[in-house]
Amino acid sequence: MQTIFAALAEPQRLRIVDLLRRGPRAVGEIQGALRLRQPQVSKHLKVLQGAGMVAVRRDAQRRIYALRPQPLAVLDEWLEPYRRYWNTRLDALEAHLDTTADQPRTRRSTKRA
Amino acid sequence: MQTIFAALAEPQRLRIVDLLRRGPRAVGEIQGALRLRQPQVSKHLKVLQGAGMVAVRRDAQRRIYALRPQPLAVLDEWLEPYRRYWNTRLDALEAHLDTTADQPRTRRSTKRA
DNA sequence: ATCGTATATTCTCTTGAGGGAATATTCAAG
DNA sequence: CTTGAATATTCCCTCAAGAGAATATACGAT
Repeated sequence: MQTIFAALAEPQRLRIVDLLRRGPRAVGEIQGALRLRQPQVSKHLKVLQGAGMVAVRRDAQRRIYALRPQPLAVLDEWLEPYRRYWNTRLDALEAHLDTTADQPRTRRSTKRA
Repeated sequence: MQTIFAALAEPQRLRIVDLLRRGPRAVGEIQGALRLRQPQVSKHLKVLQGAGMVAVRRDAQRRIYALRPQPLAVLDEWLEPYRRYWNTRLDALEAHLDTTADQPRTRRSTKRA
C-alpha cells in the first residue's frame, strides 16, 4: 500500500502510469511522449516495477513496459471502507467544516459532538 | 491528485487517516493511539490539511480533526478509467508477464503485441 | 568481430521531507 | 494577569529521492 502511494506520488511516475494505461510502450516511446530523458525514464520504471505496477517484456533490444492491474486493484480495495464512510458524510455537514483555517465563531450545535 | 498521493505515501500519515476513519479525534488522542510525539502529529496533520484531507474544529484548547471525504472521492474517480482497464486484463495474460525480472524465453504469440 | 540502437546503471549534486528537542501560542480557569 | 493544559511552530540535523551527465550493457545487423 505504502509502496503504491509512494510510487504514484512522483509526478513523472504518475504521468507514466497514465500513459501506460493506453497500452504498453517501449522506453523510447515513453521518453518521447513525456519529454523526459532516457535515464530518468528507466529509473522511474524501475521504481514502478519495484511496486509491482509494471511488467516488462522484451522485443529485440527494446523493453516493452505494460501496466499491471493488480496494485491499482489493491488500491481500490483499500478505498472500500472509505466509500462507506463518505457515503455517510458527503450529504450533510461537509461544507460546514473549514479546511485550512479554523472556524471563526458559529457555535453550531447540530454538528455532532 | 499528486498531493493526495504524497500525503498518503507517508506511513504515519496513512495511519492517521486510517484512524480518523473511525471518527474525529483530538491531537492528543491521535498521539496516544499511534504512539507518536505531539509535534510530529501536528506536522502530519498540517500536511493532511494542506491536501484537504482533514478538517479542524475547535473544542476549548483542543483541536478536533476529522477526515474529509472529498479527496478520497477524487482518488476514487481517478481510479475509474483503470477499473475498466483491469476488468479487461485481470482474467487472462496476467500471470504471464514477469514483474521483476524480464521474461526468459517463451515466445508466446497469443499475447497481444 | 564490429557497430549502432535501445536501455540500464553509476556517480555526483542538490533539495526537501521527516524526526527530535525546545519554544511559542492559544485558551480556560482561577 | 497568572497558570496549566493542549497544540502549533521553529530550528537543527540527517537521509534519501530525483535530476543530470557519463558510461555500461544487451542485442541485432552486417
